Amino acid sequence: MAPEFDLDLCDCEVIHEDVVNKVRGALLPGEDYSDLAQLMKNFADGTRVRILHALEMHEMCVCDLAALLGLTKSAVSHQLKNLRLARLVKNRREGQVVYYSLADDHVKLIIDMGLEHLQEEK
Amino acid sequence: MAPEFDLDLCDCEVIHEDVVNKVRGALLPGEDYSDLAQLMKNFADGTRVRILHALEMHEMCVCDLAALLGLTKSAVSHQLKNLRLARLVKNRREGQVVYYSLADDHVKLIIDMGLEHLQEEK
DNA sequence: ATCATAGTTGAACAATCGTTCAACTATTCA
DNA sequence: TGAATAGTTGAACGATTGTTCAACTATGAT
Repeated sequence: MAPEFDLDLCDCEVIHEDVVNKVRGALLPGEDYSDLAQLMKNFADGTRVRILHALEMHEMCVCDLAALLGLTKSAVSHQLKNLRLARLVKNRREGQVVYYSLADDHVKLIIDMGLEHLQEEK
Repeated sequence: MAPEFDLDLCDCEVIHEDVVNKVRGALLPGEDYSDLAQLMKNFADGTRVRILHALEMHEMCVCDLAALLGLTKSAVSHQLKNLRLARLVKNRREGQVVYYSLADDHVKLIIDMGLEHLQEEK
């Protein structure tokens, strides 16, 4: 039986065929990793993490966030749109004011896990 | 007392001053958010997440990963360098072969948290 | 209706990033 | 010593991305 690997691109031989076969069977569909990476991009920007960490403490409107973080309304709004599309934040309108808050507690858990990892580096 | 906000950039008034002041006092130093974002960038790319998820199952060398994921040795090596600098993976050399494995279990926890979030979207 | 303010949006620009390519180092074997 | 293979590295290219700017919508007040 022919090997199932993409040897076209890989300019080397498989060294541990048993391990590779085993792992290959346990990998998720490629689309899952794209989705995961797309989700994680939301935590991969200083502005967005600040917004998320701020919303962890209290719901806020766009103006509050802009003033708090020293950004323009536009910049905040653009980032909130990304976060909303990833279902990381939700919003409710009250007159002219749109209040944003975290959509669920995965946000806090992921951020805390990251901060923990950073603190372990003496 | 003058307001402590960066009103230069923000083209609006603070709407909820009490909330903003409270949150402002609880925010981390700006550098912490940069570091966190820098760390999270490692999970924000399809190739790197596939590498990390594969290493979750078994340690592997560069050739194994390249063959498994259909990438060149160079591409894998570049990404492993990023992951190593972020202390997400560690390596050990055995002759010509360099074996990579996860540095700690934060990687698995963060990835699982992300996958959980994605599955909640029916 | 008119105005002021909160918020959104699309285009554009600069900066960042992933891959490729070619050249390089390191280790083993003959 | 010299060939073969595993792995690393820096430059360069194309693609992605965050912010700005200007124009826009939405709501409330006069």
